Amino acid sequence: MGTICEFEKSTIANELIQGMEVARQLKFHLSSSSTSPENELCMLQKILSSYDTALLLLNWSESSVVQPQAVPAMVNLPESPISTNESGDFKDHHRDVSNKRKALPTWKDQVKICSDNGVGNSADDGYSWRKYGQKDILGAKHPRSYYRCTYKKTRTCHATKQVQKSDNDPAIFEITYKGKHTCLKASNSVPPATPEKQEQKHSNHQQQEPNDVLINFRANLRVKTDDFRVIEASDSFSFPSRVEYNSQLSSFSQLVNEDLIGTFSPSFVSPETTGSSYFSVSPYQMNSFPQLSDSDYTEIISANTSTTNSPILDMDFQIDEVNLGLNFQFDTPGYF
DNA sequence: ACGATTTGACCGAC
DNA sequence: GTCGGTCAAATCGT
Repeated sequence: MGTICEFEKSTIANELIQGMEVARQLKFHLSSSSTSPENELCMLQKILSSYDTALLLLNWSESSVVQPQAVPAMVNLPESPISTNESGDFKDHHRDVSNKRKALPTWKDQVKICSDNGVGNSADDGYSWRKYGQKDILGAKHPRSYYRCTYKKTRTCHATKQVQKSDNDPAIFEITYKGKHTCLKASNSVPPATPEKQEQKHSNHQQQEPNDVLINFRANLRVKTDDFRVIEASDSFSFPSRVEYNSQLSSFSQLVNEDLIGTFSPSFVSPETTGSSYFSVSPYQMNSFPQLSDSDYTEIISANTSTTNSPILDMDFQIDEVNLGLNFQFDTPGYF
């Protein structure tokens, strides 16, 4: 507990440095007043993301060793059901269907889709989901979509999630995760040389190793100043995901959200739901969804699309960079 | 052909 | 009886 490996130290330092760098750029741009509000927001978002990621890493470092309760306000990651109303063992929840539903750990996310290039997959949680139902919910304006893990059968993974468009803000999707993924452990035990037929199809872009999930998540949080320059040129930038905590750690985010972002664009401030993590995706990406239906949006939310313009790619590269530099191994015991 | 999605039907909880 | 969640056949997409 409380131990931070060199990799994380480096990553945290990078995040803080990036935050400072972008802050400087923002200061310059503000003083020159030559940029659009979108660019200013973009920079603010980068600063936020850098600090959030750094804080997140600190948080994980403290909680990664056995005692999740030591950090009361951990981020509600898809694989971190800390807001569950149940505690402890999830292993037997698939035996009794009726009891299973009650026993499943449940936690919620709110995801804001405001993507630029139509591939706003920053909300991607790193898992592969298959839609198995959709229902109109009483009192709700939008239907609720039901997803289960693609590997429910092949790996007996009973993780499910429900995606529903928010009544208040059509750009926000409320995602309820139920059950913990067990497919990841199974995936480690499956020899890559003899993958199942189905898994072959997904192997390139869907199912991910546990480490990849973490990398993915961090990737979505990360901001690179190199990217930033490209972004300004191409105007096709996808904001990295932003995670807000309802803890003291979120003070920076809250400060910026309330004092800065709100002055630029009220729509950028999320209607926070207590206890929910909140992902935001670039508003620019919305341009490429001219006429999407509810189901289209929920599809975007649920799809695990590692397309070429995914920020994940940048992140993989960066992780590799760090990985090589520090000779870090993700399977180091105790890292997670 | 195969996997993913859609959608009406079914079932359990309340 | 109503509602939410899941199933499974039909359909769609690649």
